[in-house]
Amino acid sequence: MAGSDLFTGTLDLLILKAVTWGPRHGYAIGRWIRETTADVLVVQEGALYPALHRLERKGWLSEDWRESETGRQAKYYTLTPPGRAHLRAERKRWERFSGAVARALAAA
Amino acid sequence: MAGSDLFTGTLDLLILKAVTWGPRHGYAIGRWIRETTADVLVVQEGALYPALHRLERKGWLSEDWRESETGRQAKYYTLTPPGRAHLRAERKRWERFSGAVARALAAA
DNA sequence: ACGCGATACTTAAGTGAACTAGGTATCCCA
DNA sequence: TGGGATACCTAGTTCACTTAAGTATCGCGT
Repeated sequence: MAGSDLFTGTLDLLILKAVTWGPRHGYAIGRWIRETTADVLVVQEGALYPALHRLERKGWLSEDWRESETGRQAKYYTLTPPGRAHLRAERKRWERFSGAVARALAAA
Repeated sequence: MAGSDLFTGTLDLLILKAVTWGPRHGYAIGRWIRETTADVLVVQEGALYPALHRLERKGWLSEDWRESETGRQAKYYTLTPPGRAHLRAERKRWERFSGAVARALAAA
């Protein structure tokens, strides 16, 4: 992740979420994460692109080259059906986990 | 962490929190984490003990051998003043981070 | 009397995600 | 002309965590 970076394992979740409403290219995914979290989460390119390749290898994303909004070639990633199922599972995992941490921190 | 394990980097936070109200030995810290999170977070010993040594080396915990509740020798860890400051910072970091992830997941 | 599970701690070896830090290329704007 | 945004890539490193093994004591059930 980045800056004062954070908590390995959440990047996959964020990437899959970024792509739930339709294909996006890598650079736009990184921008989306930064923007929707108001700069709290800034993904380094050296983390982002390898993660995209990893998710593609696992069958959760599929790739194809298209023309971007700016008229350049860009590699678009689409969420596959297994990817969507995986997102649901990861999301549940995150909720269980963050809930547990919250309870621990709140403990008298 | 463990089981369906999770999210590297939160262990330090949980350990420091476990020790805010007074010294505890490693085994009890592990048990506290498991119990306060209702088995959601189960720390492997191979993660727990190295983490304790790490936190001690950084000056956030101090060690001393005492007799445990069961009458055995156990290494007790005490939160140092810098450790307390670090806990506050880590906690803030966690709250910023988990809040950001929550916003991203909630995004329309 | 014997073994098993809980208590209590240790560490070597391996995995893998993320960070660091470079690189390529195009486009627009000052 | 040069910098900043767009768009991608990867080799090398770091370091937390997992796996898996070990040591030792104690209480309990059978």
